[in-house]
Amino acid sequence: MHKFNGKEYPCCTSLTMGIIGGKWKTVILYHLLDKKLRYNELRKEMPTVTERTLSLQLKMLEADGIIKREVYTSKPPLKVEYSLTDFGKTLIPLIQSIANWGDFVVEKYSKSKID
Amino acid sequence: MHKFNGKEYPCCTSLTMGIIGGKWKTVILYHLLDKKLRYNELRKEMPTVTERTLSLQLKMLEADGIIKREVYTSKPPLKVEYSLTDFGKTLIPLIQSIANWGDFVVEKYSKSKID
DNA sequence: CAGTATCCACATTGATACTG
DNA sequence: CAGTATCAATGTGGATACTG
Repeated sequence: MHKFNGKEYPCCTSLTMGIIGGKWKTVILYHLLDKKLRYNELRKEMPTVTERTLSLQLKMLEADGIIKREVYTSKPPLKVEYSLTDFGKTLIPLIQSIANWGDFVVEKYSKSKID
Repeated sequence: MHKFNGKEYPCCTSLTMGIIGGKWKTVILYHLLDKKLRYNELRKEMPTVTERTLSLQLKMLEADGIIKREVYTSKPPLKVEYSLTDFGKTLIPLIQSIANWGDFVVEKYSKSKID
């Protein structure tokens, strides 16, 4: 049984999935792999996520120390940028592997199926 | 937008997570990496999962073609073994990377924290 | 042994409107 | 611009008892 940020996981794989699992977290991280992005830039990259959900997911990733939130202005309109922390950067190869396997499946299926 | 087994995913990472995401699927796959296991053997490896949930997760993995279910007896007591399909085996490096990153975090934290 | 059936609790995500 | 508030729907997982 492993512990991280107050949560307990029965397996080393559950720990990883507890941090990057869920419907949106890997998508966010995928877009932050090599660049900082603002909140609305992320929204444009992920047209089907709602504001509320994106906001919640960003907070969870921030709470786990995977991404950092930098604020550049004190009054509206605000400028906020999200990027990987050093700890978050240790996930880069994993996120890429996840993306690659997804691509591999898409490839495989686009070849074997018409639809 | 990618499609797999009737589900749509907005990103290649979501596709992967759609297949191996959730609380238990990676744990199941982790235990099936290098061997076949029976239903009750899996339960012993995962003491905190309920019968119903394990059963549902196994069905989903089977439906996605990741694992196969082999039945060896026709009458109770049944003997059923679960193992990776050839398609499922393409996930082996990914599952190992997920486990490794989890281990890395456990290591990191056991060194920096007392509890 | 290997599950299913039933019922339920909680977590996650969404839609929409609104704010500093 | 970068969110939050509110309400609701859906999904995911759990407890327990039962079955072929």
